[in-house]
Amino acid sequence: MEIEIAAKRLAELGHSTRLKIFRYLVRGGKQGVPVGEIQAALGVPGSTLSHHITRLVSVGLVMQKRDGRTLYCVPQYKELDGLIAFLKEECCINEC
Amino acid sequence: MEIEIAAKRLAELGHSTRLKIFRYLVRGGKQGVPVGEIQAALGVPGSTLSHHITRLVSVGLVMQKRDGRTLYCVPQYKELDGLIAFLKEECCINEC
DNA sequence: ACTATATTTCTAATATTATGGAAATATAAT
DNA sequence: ATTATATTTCCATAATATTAGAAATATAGT
Repeated sequence: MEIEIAAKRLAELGHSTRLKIFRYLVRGGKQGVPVGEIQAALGVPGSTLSHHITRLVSVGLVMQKRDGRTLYCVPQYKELDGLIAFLKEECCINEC
Repeated sequence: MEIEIAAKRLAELGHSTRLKIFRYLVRGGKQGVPVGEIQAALGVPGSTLSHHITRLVSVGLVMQKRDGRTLYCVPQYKELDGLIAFLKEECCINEC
């Protein structure tokens, strides 16, 4: 992974609310979680939540798919795995 | 690792210049790298570099030790390893 | 004491991000 | 058509981060 992309993804995960959102999605499994469920679980106002989800989507860590009125957020495991691999390969030489 | 601490560390790594600094330090090994060497290698103005290093230090990813006029920056491998472990444990359930 | 080197702190300007209410959009149900 | 539900977009405000020149500090050498 390019360092610029890695930095962007790290930055998006580097916000407490977004990290909680992402963790909630991961725990929810690959079928995805409705925005409304995240909102209820984390207690974040809709517009704020939407903003954070948009940012996670913008760096490819989350995808969205609509089913009727409900928008499901799906965590992109592969992208996170790539990010972890980047950290290990680029930043753990010699020690980790 | 607490999620708030993880988020802070991710945020600090989530800046292209800081990620480059950290990577450079990791590659330099555990004896540490002088600030001036980082400056020469990355071409960042001193005050800007100092600011970014301070931030990495503030979240425990880097430590500094002085030897005469030279300040060595030492990457904290253990902290990064903990961060990677957090990502794997908290955010890779089910898939990664 | 003086000069040179290494690095930080101060300062101020600019840019980006975060927050949440209100209005808008999209879909579904009656 | 109307109403209800789900979510976003718009907007303004406040907060935080980035940048780098200039001045300050710390240490070493002469």
